[in-house]
This record gives sequence, C-alpha cells and structure tokens, in this order.
Amino acid sequence: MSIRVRYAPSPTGLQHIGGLRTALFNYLLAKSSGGSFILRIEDTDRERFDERSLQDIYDTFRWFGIQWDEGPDVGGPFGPYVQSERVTRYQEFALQLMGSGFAYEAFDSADDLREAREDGKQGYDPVFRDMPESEKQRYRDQGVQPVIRFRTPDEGTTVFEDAVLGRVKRKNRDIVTDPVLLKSDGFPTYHLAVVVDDHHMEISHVLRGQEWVPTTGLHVLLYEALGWEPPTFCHLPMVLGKDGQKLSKRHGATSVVEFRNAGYLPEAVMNYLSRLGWSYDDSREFFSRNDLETLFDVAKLSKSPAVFDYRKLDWFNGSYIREKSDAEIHDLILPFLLREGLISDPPETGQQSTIRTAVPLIKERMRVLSDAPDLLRFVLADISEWNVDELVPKKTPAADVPWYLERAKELIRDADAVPDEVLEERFRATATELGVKLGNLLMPLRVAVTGSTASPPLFGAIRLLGIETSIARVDACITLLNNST
RNA sequence: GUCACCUUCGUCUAGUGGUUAGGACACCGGGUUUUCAUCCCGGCAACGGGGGUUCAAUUCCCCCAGGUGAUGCCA
Repeated sequence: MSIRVRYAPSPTGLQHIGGLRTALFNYLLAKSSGGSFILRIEDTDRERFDERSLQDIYDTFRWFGIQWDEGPDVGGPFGPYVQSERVTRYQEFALQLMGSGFAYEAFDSADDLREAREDGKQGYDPVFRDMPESEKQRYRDQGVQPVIRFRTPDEGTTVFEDAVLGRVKRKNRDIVTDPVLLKSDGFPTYHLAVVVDDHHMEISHVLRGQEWVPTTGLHVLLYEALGWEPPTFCHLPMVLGKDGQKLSKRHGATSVVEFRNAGYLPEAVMNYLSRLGWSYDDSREFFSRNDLETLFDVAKLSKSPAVFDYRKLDWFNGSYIREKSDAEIHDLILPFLLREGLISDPPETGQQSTIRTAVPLIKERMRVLSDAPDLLRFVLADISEWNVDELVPKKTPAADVPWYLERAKELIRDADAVPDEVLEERFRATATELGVKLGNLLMPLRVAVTGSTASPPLFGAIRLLGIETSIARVDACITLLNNST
C-alpha cells in the first residue's frame, strides 16, 4: 500500500519554523517513497482561528517551495481538507462511540473546569460517566449543552510501535481521564478529528512532534473503539532554543516569514532544517531539495531533541548565496534595497546597472540578503559625515593624511581605464615613496569613498561610485581633516 | 505531583561489543588578500553518574540524576 502522509497545521498564528520542519519531513517521506503528501487545515478551535494565519500557511509553503498532492486548494479524493467543513462527520462518530458505550455526554460547565484546573486540581473527575439518564435529563431540561467525552479504561495497557522511538507503552489509567471528543459548540477536539480524518484520508504514517507522544495512547484507544487500524506513528524530536527550552520568540526569529524577511533563502532553510533530527552519513552537509527527496529515510531520524543554531543557518545561507548567479542575487536583493529606501520602485536604470555591477563585489560578503543594503549604502546614498578616527590610520600623524588623500586622488583619476593590478602597482610605488605601508595609503581612501573601514574591494567600489563622486568625497575628507587639526 | 520520552565535543550529528570516537557550525591560531569577507591549512573540544553482563563496554541490561513534554470544551 502506498504511503500517505499529511501536515495538519492549525491556523491560529504564523507558521512556526518547527512546524515547517515537520511539514518538510512529511513531504520528504512522501517523495522518497513515491507516496502522497496531504495538507489538512485543522481549524476546529473557532476562538483562536485567524484568517491571516491561514493565508500565511499558503504563502509560507509557496516560498519554501514544497507542494502537496491533496489539500484545500488543489482538492483530492478525500476532501474537504478543512476540518470545519467536516463537522458532521465527527459528530456521527462521536454518536457512534456513544452508542457503543465508549463515550458519554457530560454537562460540566467550562468555567467550573477551568477554575478547578487553576486551583491546581489534577485530572478530571468523571462525575457524568455513569450517571443515569434520568438525572442527565435534568441538565438537558435546564438547557445545558453537553460535551461528549471518551470513556478511558481504568485497566490495561496501550502499546504502539513508533518508527522512531520503538515500542511505547502506557498504562490506561495514566492516560488522561475521559477527554472531551466533541465540544459543546459541536466541533471536535483534536483527538477525535485527527483520528477520524487520518483514518478516512487513509494516512499511513503520522509524522508529528514528540509533544504528541503522551496523547498517542489515547489516539490508539480511539482507533480501537472505532474498529480501525492505527497508522504508523513516527514522533519527531523537538526543536529547542539555545537554553534547551521550546524554541520561542526570545531565542530569535521563530515564524517562517521572519526568516524570509531577514533574507534567508528557502533552499538554505530547507537544508538546515533537514539536519535537525535527521542525518545521512558521517560527513555530508549539503542537500538540495532533490537530494532530500531521494535520500530521506525515517530510519535515520534521531530521538533526541535538537537545538536550533542560528549561526549554522547563517553559514548555510551564505554558502547558498555564493552559489547563486549574479543575476539571481540582483533580483533577490532588490526588495531589501527598496525596503531600506535605497532605490526607487521600480529601480531607475542607473540603479539597476549599479546593482548589477555591484553584485560580484558583495556576494561573498553577504550571509543574509538583508546584508545588501548596508554593503551598498555607500553607492546608493550620499555620505555626509565621516568618522575622523577611522580616516586616520593607526600610528599615523593626522596631519599627514590630507596629503595621502591628495596623492591617492591623483592616482584614481583614470581608474576607469586602468586595471586593478596597475592601479595597485601605482599605490605601492607611492607608498614606498612616502615611506608608509600600502594599507596606510589605502585605508583613508577607503574610508573617504565608502564611509567605512570595511568595504567591497576599493578600486571596484570607486568605479561603481564613479570617479567624480569618489574624488568629491576625498576632497570633502581633506577639508574635514584640515579643519579638525 | 503524576506519567511519558530523551541523554556522544558549546551546537547539529556519525559511529562500533575491541576505533587515535569521525564530520560540520561556532571558537582559537596560521596562510592568501588593498579593508572586510571568501578561500586554504591547523588546533581546541564529547560518550551524564553508578551498578551489572562480558576477556572487553560509548555501544547490551538495570538504577539514579538531569532535561524536555503531557496532564485543556488548544492544537
């Protein structure tokens, strides 16, 4: 039988990077096995539902570059793929479970339950479990909307075979007591909905985070009560922050859009995410989507949680940026330059060509696409202030610097017509003549032209900026230095 | 509290009943270089603790500790 997996996000917030990793592993299992990947929207919590989150799910995956075979937008033989459109189905099965004695109506008030929990009361006291019909009728007469609760067995043990964890056992009395299956608003809880849908969508493997391990026993019990065969469970190690706690805001970016906005490439994110809890061999680090689609194997999943390392992601991202063509980088950084107000929308032709020639100079200096604005600011915006300390090299009399700059200015006048090596030779000769190190001659020029001690290669930067503007900046710095000494 | 799961360098991980326990990121040092970056070379650094089993345990078993998770009319 063919493998069918699903990713089932709940549209109650922006897609989390950890969720994206779960989705990726599901997708990869489907691809590597020739199976199907299904997207199902789990929107049974009507209070927390958020339309923007739903849109975010689609946006995120389009950016990330993985596609599902069945889902709300593409359809499929097991639709609808949105749980709120399947409520009658859950109600039927809740009723069926009641009929077979596995479930019953309960009339607790939600407020009372919440209060009891806040008072530190452990577990649920199943007062309605065996209450006679006549007594329950009194609640109905008062207009109390019942919920349907599952009757968890007090004895026995539930076992399931996990593809990652192996055999997991749990005593039935340790499984949460009589959980709600159908809420008073008629919507199912996760437990009912996930079992009903996974069965009806013929899901063969459930890959989900390890936070679900404790409730899997309940799910197995539900499969049994419904007379269904449970799927293969495969609980993925969790993704943690640096402090070992669940990855959250205070560790840095957590939602996928944030990574996108920070200038991470989808292929780098995918490669990095694939290393979290999965490995191929003892040395390989780089995996394209295509590699992963063929090499992914559940057997190589690990059990222990992984800490999200932003620095390693940066390293991957920088590597992927360097592998891209100049034309691709050009297109990719445009939105980031625009966002910083460095170019107009659409970019002027002058800006276009400036950026085009600049890309080779900055490509190996970027770790994220959002590094581009800072690297190119010197050529896309005016510089009105210079840091005098940076203009004057260490162990150099400040009074000498204007003179260096004068000499440098003459040397770059015909930079457009002269190759780097020749230019450099001239600077070397001049440095020797002045009895200073090459760097002491070049650094003031670099700071004058680019406004910073760290910049793209100087001669390229000068040509990029234009000789005239470069010289004007040098002159401004000469004046500045003369006035400050 | 109870229950469940987890435990190899700081981090991601490979690995085997006998290995100098391997790779990558980070970090440190060196080289290339007009700065920064890239690139290259080198270095640092780990089997949580205690019991077993065994000729031999990082590897198999048990206990402990620590970590995380669940304990919702959230998913």
